[in-house]
Amino acid sequence: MTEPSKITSQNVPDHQPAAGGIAARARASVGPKYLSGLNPEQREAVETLDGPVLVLAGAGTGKTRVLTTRIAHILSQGRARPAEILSVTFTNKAAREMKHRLGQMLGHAVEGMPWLGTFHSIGGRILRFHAELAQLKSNFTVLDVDDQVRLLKQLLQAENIDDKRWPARMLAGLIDGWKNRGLMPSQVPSGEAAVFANGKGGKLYASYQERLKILNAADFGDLLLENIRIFREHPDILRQYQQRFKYILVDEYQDTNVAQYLWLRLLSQAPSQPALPVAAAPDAIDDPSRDAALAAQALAPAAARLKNICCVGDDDQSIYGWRGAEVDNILRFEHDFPGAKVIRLERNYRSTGHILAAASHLIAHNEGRLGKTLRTEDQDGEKVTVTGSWDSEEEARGIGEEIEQLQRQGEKLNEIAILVRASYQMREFEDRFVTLGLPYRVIGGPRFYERAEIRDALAYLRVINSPADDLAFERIVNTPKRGLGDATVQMLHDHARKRRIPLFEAARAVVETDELKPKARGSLRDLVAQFDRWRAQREVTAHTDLAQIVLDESGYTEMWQKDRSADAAGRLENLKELVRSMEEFENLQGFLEHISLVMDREGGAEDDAVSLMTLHSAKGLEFDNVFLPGWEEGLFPSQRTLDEQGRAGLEEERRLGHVGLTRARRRAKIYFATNRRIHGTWSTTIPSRFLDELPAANVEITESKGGSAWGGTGGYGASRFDDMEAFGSSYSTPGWQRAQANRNRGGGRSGGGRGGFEEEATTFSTSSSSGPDFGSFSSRRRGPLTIEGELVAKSTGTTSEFSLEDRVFHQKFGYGRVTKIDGNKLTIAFDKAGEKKVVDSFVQRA
DNA sequence: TCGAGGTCTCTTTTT
DNA sequence: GAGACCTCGA
Repeated sequence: MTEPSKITSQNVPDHQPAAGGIAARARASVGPKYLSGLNPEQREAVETLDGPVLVLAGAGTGKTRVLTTRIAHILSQGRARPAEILSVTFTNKAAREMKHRLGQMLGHAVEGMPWLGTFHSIGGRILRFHAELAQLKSNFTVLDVDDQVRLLKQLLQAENIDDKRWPARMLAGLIDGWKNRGLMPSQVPSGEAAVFANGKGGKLYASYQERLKILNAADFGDLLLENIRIFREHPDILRQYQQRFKYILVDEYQDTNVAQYLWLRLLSQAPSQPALPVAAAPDAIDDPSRDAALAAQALAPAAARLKNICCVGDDDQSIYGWRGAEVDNILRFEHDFPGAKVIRLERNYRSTGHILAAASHLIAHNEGRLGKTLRTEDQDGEKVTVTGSWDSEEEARGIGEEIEQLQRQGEKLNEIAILVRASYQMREFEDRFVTLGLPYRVIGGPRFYERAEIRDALAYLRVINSPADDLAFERIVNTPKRGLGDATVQMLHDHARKRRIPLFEAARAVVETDELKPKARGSLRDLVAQFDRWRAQREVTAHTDLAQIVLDESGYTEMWQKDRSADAAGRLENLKELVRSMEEFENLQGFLEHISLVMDREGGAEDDAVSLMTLHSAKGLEFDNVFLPGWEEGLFPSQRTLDEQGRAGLEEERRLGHVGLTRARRRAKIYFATNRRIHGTWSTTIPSRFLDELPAANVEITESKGGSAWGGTGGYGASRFDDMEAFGSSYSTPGWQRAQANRNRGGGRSGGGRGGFEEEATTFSTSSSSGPDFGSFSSRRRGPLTIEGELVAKSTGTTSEFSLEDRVFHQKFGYGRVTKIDGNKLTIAFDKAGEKKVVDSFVQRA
């Protein structure tokens, strides 16, 4: 961690050449080694060092390379020292990648890039230096969503608000949204504040902020919002940072929200400016639009001198609108930063011709774009494939087989990725891969520190570090069980509130009284004594040892050792990993500061394994082979996005598809299933409209390879596409056309009022009572099954046609005997393959 | 106070 | 189908 004093220290290097001097230009024209290999646009983006620059970098055009080379260029030209460059990314992954590449380019110089990180980690860092200006101590805790929700729940209870009707999670979302837009409680438009709990929303936001201060805690949004407040209220501090950061680089600019925009905007003004007039924000803004919000934020006039800010982004890859990102920020860059130079990178170095054409064609359906035309000099390669499957299980099976085939052809599993829209899609693949023995890793997923055992362990450490952290104390006061239940905690709360002290101090006081039953009193006293001891030990014990001691002495480790459940061993392993990971930090404080912001799960990258992740977390990655399952209406594009965001949501979904396709270097394989299990029940789905938007010339329809389980040659997949030779602007099977017709008629039928497709997926879903009997179903098995609802029902509620002990045959597992029936799911003891659970439609009577 | 067992809801994406 | 939440009996 850099010391606070370093912020103002300005040890300017003594060899700083004049900006743009002849010598510098001469050097540049010959070009240092790191510039070689850049194309002209990239080179321009690297070498245009003065003034605002917007680099519109399409997928695979060398965005990260430009950013890192630009930093290298600034450093080697002596324009700034490493600590004078502010370089922000959105994800830790991106920050790490940049550090890594810089390290390769520059050797040891990365050590000194203290201001390369995510918006939140840098905001958090700045906030720690000035914590007292936000009524916090520098060891404040960063709350995650879980803590946030628990805290809000308490507030709702205190206000006697029914948290069934007004869920804490919803309020958390609202507050987060306000913070993303840079709004303090007093600035929330009154109309918006009123939507929650009959007008209490604004008040709750205010009291939530108050509680945070008392708890010595900040949430993610605060990390930037408090920065902005401090910058506004203390122009001298702002000026320090403006002076310090000679160059600002922003990655993924299209994903910035209003708060991030304001933050950047403040920092990017030239330091010589006299202190900005700090306009008092009005108490309420009635128009929630961006312009009004920004106007009320009293931005410096557009003519303010701006310094060297370089934003890199791609409007076609803006996929975080739901999180408050404003594509508008990038669309308006030239307006916001007058005199900005805009450089387009359109030469794609990643994908083959067909893939790029498919992606470009798809994204061309969006209206709000700056417009770029990606081109490649690569060969056309293989066409993008579209494969229909009967259901999501067949889809997983088919993909599994294709992967095995690729593996046989010598493809590395590391070069294979499956990108899903929603994380619940992953399970089916995991199940399949476990069956196949195919190594895979899930990227993203629940973060390491979000696991219960990690959060528990952290809670112990948080209480040691920050005794006012009531949320942490509450979490572990009865974990492991100490006989301190709700009643005791409630009592502590009353005490704490009355005397305005933290829960921990309340506990200390209460054990001196006889308000508690002897048993509870005894264990609470022990707990308080333990924490006192651990805090004392902290001074003399290494933090990793301390953590181990705490886990052991508290009985937490023992709790899991005694646990007989299957995942207990894994949890103990995670705890060990946690202690190990602490070694990277100097002390407990430093560890806790970073854990919530910087720690994400890595590991296993050396092993050859298939990557499984959401489309969102795939951004910035690339693979030779990309599988894109689940291209169905409702799932992708997501119904919820459509409902909530309408047309803008649809465009964002389309961008997500564009992101997915452009991850692929050589093969992109799209899938859709006709039936998908959602919440445990089967629903019928129709293919995604995005499939229609792919250019016929670059796409090939293939047959599902997993369809063999249907018996008969060719299986279902072949028949599905029998009539599809002419793949054009629409499919030609009767079912597809019917679906299209259904989609198009009845606009305005639903409350959403946007087109008629909103209810499509549910319209087709089959209730258990209307399911066909399997006799008629199997008789149709070879016919051209369509996607009409009445033909495809296969719901869990249907009683199976099989009986216990029936002898059955399964295409893949061979012969077996039914041992258990649960709806349409059979447990079958196969003669060769052992016991498996299968859906009854996949087996036949032997 | 605790655990078992039942009911209910919810499922997008993440710093 | 899982996980959160609630109720009830010990």
